[in-house]
Amino acid sequence: MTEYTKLEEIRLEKIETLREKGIETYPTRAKRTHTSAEAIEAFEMAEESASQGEEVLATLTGRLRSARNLGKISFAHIEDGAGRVQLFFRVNDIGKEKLDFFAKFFDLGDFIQAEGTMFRTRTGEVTLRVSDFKLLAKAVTPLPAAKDETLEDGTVVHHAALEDVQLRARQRYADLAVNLKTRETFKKRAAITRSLRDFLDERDFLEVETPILQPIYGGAAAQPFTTHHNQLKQELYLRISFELYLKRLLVGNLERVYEIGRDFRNEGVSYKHNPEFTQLEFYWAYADYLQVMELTEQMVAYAAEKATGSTKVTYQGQEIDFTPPWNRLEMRQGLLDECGVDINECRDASSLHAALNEKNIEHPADIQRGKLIDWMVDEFLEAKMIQPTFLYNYPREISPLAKSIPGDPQTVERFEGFVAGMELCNAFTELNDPIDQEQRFLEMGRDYDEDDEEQHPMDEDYLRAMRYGMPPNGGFGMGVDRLVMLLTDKHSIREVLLFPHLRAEE
RNA sequence: GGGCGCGUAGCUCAAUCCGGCAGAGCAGUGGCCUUUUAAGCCAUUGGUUGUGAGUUCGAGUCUCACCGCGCUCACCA
Repeated sequence: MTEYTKLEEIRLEKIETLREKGIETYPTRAKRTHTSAEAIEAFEMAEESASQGEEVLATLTGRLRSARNLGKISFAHIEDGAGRVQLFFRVNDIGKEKLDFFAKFFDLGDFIQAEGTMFRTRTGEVTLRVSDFKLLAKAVTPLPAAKDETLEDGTVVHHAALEDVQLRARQRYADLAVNLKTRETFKKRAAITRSLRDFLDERDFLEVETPILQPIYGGAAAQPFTTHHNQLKQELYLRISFELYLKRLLVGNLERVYEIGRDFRNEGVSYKHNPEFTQLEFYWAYADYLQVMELTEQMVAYAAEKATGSTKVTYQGQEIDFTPPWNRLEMRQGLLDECGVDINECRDASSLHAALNEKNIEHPADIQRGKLIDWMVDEFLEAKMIQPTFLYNYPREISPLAKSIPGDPQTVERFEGFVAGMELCNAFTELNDPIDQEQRFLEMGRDYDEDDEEQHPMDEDYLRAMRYGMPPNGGFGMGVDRLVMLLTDKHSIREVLLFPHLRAEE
């Protein structure tokens, strides 16, 4: 049984009293003629027009956010999807009984429908002079923040607003109801994903949906979630990437495909990692990673423009300029500049370990060359890439699905995009040679056997698809949540997820 | 998983350093108030101080364990 607080019990008693009076506390239907913004605009238009003084009749609906009962009159603010508007109740207009009904039985957080005529108060605020009103839905639990102050310049200051990060995430409904900024964040998020779709649709990319439940996971080096199909008695994995399915579509002559959807990785949770996250991947036949690079900077700049109105944004106090072209940094050159080690001169793990030792650089021992280079990027380069930067040309060992640079079999045509010291996206010229791909799977299986629990499973069906012939192509993946973080100036991924993963309560 | 920090009324926070009656504002309740807007004024309700144990005459405060959250490191294509 639900245990109620005293504040809730008082409201439940009000509900009981209203029902005894025959007043419906959750009526089925509502009516409105204007949103708050439309009503205010209509009144201002009427004020300015030649037919000045013409009455603007309106029926408004919304949530009660403040109430000031002054005896024989009351003022209140309601909030709807378009903003706020003030209501004015006067005993002369509605009589004592109705005024008392409002003052006694309406609480902050309740939904109300009110009709009347728009006017301007002595202090100049456009307000609805209420002639009749009714309860639309009673709130039992008080909203966590009750009062806001609107300053002269129009900014709204929240007093005693809901700020507790945990509570805001667990009870996102309350956070959204009370914090305008939270609603704005998620509207921006929608604008960002819409802009990404628009950008790709305009360029003839086809949006597709591929399986989330997969018999074999792949396309990334990550631990999967496992699940089970009861009737088929089949072990299944939640996908860790879309890559292998999307590339099957290139075999099927779909030349440009993309998917925006959820990936699941059974790994650590942090300010930039959630167990499920939104990924954008696209594959582009007859393109290579350099073309993908250009498309990427245009696409992200487009999203920034659509979401924030500019390609320059402020992130955690520093200005980030997404305007193309972005910085380009070759991995070998970047590492050579930062730590004096030339990875091209160190073609195996032991020579690279030796070179690092020679420079007195402490580094993890006993790991293979590719992983060591990855470590060097983390150590020397990642945090320095604040402005959007493409780091390109990666070691083959950590890129089993990317194609080598002609004439340099140990290096692949791959880049990652970094912004604010955070990895945003990952792309490469895709490997389309089925013989080479099979070899890579075998190599990965061996490598991971040796020093990792992350097996890279062989996907026989994917190889069968590739054997039918796959056009040369460039592929791309981006963490959409991270892009949203950058464009909404949020330090934590939890702030851009409506319902981030949290431990179970109690 | 490691380190550091936080958890007090529905919400925001005091009291913790140096143990001594657990407080304020808002919200709520009762009253006054016909242009307010964080309305105001008078009165008033509301607490297992995250949970459990310990030290002590006495614990919100000190100690330990646990739970949750945050930051950070590790992990993470």
